Amino acid sequence: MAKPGRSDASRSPASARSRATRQALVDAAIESLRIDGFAGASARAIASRAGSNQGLVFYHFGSVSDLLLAALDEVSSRRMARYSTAIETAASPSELVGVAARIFREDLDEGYVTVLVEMIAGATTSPALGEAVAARIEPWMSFTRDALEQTATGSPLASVMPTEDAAYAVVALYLGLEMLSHLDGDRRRALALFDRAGALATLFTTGQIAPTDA
Amino acid sequence: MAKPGRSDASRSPASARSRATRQALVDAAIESLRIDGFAGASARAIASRAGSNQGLVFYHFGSVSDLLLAALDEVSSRRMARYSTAIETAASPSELVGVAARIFREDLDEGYVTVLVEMIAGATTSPALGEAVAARIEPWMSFTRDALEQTATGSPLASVMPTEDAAYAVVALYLGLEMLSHLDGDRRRALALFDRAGALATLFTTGQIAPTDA
Amino acid sequence: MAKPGRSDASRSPASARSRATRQALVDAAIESLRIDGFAGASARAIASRAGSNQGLVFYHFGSVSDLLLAALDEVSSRRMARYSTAIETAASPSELVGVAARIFREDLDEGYVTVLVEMIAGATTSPALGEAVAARIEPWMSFTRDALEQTATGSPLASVMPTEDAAYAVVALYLGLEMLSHLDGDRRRALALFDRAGALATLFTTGQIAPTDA
Amino acid sequence: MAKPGRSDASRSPASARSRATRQALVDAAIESLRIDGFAGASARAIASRAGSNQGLVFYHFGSVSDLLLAALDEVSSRRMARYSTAIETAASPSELVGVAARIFREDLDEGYVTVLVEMIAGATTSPALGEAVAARIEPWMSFTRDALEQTATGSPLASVMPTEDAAYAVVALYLGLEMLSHLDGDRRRALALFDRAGALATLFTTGQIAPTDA
DNA sequence: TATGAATGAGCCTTCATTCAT
DNA sequence: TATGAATGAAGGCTCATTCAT
Repeated sequence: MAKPGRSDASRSPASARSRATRQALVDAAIESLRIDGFAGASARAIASRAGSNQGLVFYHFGSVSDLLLAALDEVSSRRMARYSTAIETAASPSELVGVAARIFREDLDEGYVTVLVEMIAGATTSPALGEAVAARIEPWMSFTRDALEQTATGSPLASVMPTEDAAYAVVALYLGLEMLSHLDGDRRRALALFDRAGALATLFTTGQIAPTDA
Repeated sequence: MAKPGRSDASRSPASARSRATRQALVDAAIESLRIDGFAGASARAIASRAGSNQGLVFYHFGSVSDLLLAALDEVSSRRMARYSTAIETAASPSELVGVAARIFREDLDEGYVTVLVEMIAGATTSPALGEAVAARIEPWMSFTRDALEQTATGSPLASVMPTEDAAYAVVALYLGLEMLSHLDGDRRRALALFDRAGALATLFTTGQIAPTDA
Repeated sequence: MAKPGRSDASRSPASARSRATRQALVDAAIESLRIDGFAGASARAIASRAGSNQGLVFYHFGSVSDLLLAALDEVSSRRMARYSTAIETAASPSELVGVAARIFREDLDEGYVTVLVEMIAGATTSPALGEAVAARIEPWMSFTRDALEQTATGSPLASVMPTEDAAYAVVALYLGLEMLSHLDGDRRRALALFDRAGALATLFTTGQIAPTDA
Repeated sequence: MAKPGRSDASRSPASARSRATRQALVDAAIESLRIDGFAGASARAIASRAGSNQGLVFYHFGSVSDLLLAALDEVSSRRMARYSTAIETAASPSELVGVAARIFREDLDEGYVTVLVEMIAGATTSPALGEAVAARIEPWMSFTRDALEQTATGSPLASVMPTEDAAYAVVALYLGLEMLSHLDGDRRRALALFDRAGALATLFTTGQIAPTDA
């Protein structure tokens, strides 16, 4: 077996090539999920896309599922880093929505959320995979809750909709919007929503609107 | 060849057995999508679940994809009928949310939305399938828009968020909530959201909340 | 079972429709052999081409093989009639070659020999079919021998090459030319050969050539 | 993917086993074509005959068609080598006929031409296969033309029948004789023809016969 | 007579995975 | 580490044939 796992720290140059292979496979897995979907992300397809041997999938990751989970990890860490820095500048809810809109556009362009969606939907195939995927979604829920808390504290909405629940809704909406956009190949409708949400956020924070008046 | 098609739905004694087989396959396809997901909904698996010969999948539907689309159609028509009657009684937004909550619970119980989600995610595999699925999602968008229009007319929110956009968001949210609930096997978080939404709807319609006051 | 076989002679009008179906299937079988080859001449393909039900293949002919043999019979009788009248006018060997050239062109155009070739090659699949096909080729051998005898009697060649053997060669050549023409989609090379053969026949009969002189 | 191809034929110890498998499959394909014909040469049948896994057909050759073409290549190269050396000794037309007779007997015994015939007839199934087969027949045409040219130069026949055309006829005759012999399981009639042809060739070259005298 | 539904075996091909090198 | 060969199961789909109506 001698699965590499966390590589021997001693001679790193020896594992330089190994790391490159791993990375190539992970990248190829992301591409496969994005383009061919979960059902099309076979060891053959991924290895071929990575330009490497099919056996390496199993040497490095043990199984196709584990490679796909590694791909999910990669996407998560890439986007988590990006989101974190992007959000730092957002002080108000409306700014937060603006940031979210920009990030969502990136996600659509790069297909990051597609990977998530495919993995979540594909996880129906096996309970074990389901658990593993669920564990990888949780950090996003926490992140979203924190982001909401950070900007929405003191808002009247917070009293009616706890950030815990709001985060759940936001993540769900994010996933759903990706699905719909991806399905009809038209991102405008989803992006337009962010504009509307931005307007709404402004209204609520500035109190410019008094619903009863209307 | 000689695909039977779905001709003369009313009386055609000759095809009584045929209709039973078709229905069994469609039902089994729904079950397969629900339980095993798109990647697990193979002709073999479906036929075995239906207790019928695998070749009948192709005799009656021509291809696995077409059977899965028929399953999607079945789910759509079943739910559309249910939704339509359920919504008739909903006059106010908060009532609408209440109806939605009840229906969503049913959808989760019966796995109807899972079928949708699996088909949407699975459609990534082939563009042709994608188009077919997209065409079957559209009616839901229209239905949702109509429902929103029917109850939200005159609401101040309508001026900021056109029903067209709101419907897109609602459908996306619905799909996303199903994904998350299904993933972690816990529907409470999603159902709790509907309670929150109900409270929010009440607030906005009655004007009991003045954001600036908080 | 109630296989029709040789139809009941009593009420012929009752079997008018039946005969039409049989004929349509036979014609479709010929087309299938011609266009899709033996391996592509399935019950489904033939019935679909005939616009009739797949089960009728078995009702009328018992098996696909038997339908194909019926197709071979049809081709044989059609061509035998044609050949017989065509040959009547041929008195000399060179005229015979001329007639053969004309007929060969027809055969290529209509694909008659393709049917023969496909059946002979396809008969490798089963010994039983092989025998049946062989029995249907024999008449052609006799016909060819008779034709050669009729025109070549007294020829010096006849002393060196008995018509029995010559007929075998002629039939073989005919089949081989069809195969090659069909394969490269170019009939000119085969047709050119008949011209050469005509010239040769003239030479031999008129004695215009004295090999030793050359 | 990773099709092995037929790279480095000389020394590649790594693929010793691979070459053995490939060869076993090719040999089995030849046998299948010979015994069961094109329609019976399925991946299953071939692999079973070779004693290897069915998947290896696709691993090594990509498709059944490509394996069958490889079988055709194998037969071609084997026979081309044999023919070439056999023909070297043939100086006169009658000697050439003698050589051809010996070789034809071998071909019948070993079933080599059956493979050709089955592939040509089977190629009707798909145009792509047809082209590939046609390309593999062409060398035989050239070879035959060269052989005729080599021995028949200066013959009076050459003036009436160019070697190009004669070669076409000879190949066609060869294929046709194989078909007929194979069909009725009797090679004597075909072999007898070669005797007749030998006698004819002698007559023409020695001028012992004067057609007009008869 | 004819239809259409059903059956079970077989088709080609790809799957995840293992193993020897 | 990596390669390529091998395995056995499963994939979608078509086959010849039978049967009930």
